Amino acid sequence: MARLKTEDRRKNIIDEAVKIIHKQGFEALTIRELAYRVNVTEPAIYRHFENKEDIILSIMDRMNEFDEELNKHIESVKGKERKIAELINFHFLFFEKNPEITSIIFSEDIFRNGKLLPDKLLSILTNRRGIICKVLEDAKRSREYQGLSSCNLATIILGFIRLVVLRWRLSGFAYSLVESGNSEAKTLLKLIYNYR
Amino acid sequence: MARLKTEDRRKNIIDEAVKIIHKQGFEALTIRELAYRVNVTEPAIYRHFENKEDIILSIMDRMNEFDEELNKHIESVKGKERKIAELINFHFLFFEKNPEITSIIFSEDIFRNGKLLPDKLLSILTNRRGIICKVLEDAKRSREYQGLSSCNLATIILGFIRLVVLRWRLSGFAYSLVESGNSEAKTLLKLIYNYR
DNA sequence: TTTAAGTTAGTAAACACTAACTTTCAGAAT
DNA sequence: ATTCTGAAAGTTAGTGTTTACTAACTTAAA
Repeated sequence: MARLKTEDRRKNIIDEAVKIIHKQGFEALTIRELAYRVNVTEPAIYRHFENKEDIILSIMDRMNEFDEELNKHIESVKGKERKIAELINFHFLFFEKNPEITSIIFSEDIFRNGKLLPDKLLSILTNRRGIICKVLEDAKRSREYQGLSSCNLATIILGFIRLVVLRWRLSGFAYSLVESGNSEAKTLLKLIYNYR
Repeated sequence: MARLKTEDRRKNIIDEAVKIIHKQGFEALTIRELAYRVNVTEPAIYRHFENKEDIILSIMDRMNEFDEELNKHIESVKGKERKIAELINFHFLFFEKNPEITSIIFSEDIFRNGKLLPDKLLSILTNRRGIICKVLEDAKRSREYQGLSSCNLATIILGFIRLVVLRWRLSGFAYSLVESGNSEAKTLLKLIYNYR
């Protein structure tokens, strides 16, 4: 098959690894299967990655892209209250567009290999909560959610998003996440906006 | 070692299987390891279970115990509004007491083996949401959450619980789930009770 | 004394990974 | 412009280990 430079091949391998986890689960991610999908032999994989854990860690690095996108998007939204709604909407939009990512984010077992990975997920969650918390703190100033803890509220919002996405995943992505998610989000937003 | 009747040995095996998943992850659940923990040889396992999937399915059956306990507990609580708070509290209490259960409920990869298991988790989640939804419907009648969808609210509550428990798991069960969970729950309850 | 619960000793297949060889290709020297 | 060369990307053929599972034998107990 076509010969690729290591940078391109690395990207190629990670892409296929994510697809495997998405379609067949983390257990199915073997070097054999990966090599087959990439159309090279097994040792060729080791030309570009030290070992399997190295591959998994590289997958995690790709996850950071979302947080960057999220941050950018939120900053561009005008209106502090609208940001909360847009934050939820953006999650659903992104996951509907990149369903493979949910397979990574929701795969607990990925994060149990080694000791680095649980910390990685925890830092993703903490970081995400930080972003939401900041948006809420901003909104607080313009309206009166004074009695509420912004970070606790962030937990509620993030937990809501995760569960809605999990149900969508378990359904086999059978319906529109954006549609059904935002419909359910109305109740949450009502709850927040109507807090006195 | 001591010779057990098949019923007792089955329970024995399931107990150890849950412990393995809890301590070492789903990947570590091998017949070898299981037999070692149970203090029998590998073929003895197959005396009591047809194959590995049979073991996993039996683990799932045990999960139903929680829903029964939850239902009983909620019915015993007086005061329709208090039931909501107690529902959240009971989740935290149960999981703190049975941390192994969280490893099962949160292990996506368990549910990817075969086709029966994803449906199983979906039915657990749907059932749980039904329980919460019912409590909320009751509370609705005595107070005015009229503008809110009870089932959407149930999603918010369940999502909140799951995320709080997930963070606790990722921390390595380093703190009291009941304490920190209920503290965070105050914000959610405020949000619900103060809805006008 | 029958039968259920256990054993020993194995199977074939899959796993992550490696040593050693070959091919491709870009850039330098002719 | 063509050839040479060295390194990078790929191969074949294997390693030892672990996996789920089984056939055939033994032991204990009701």
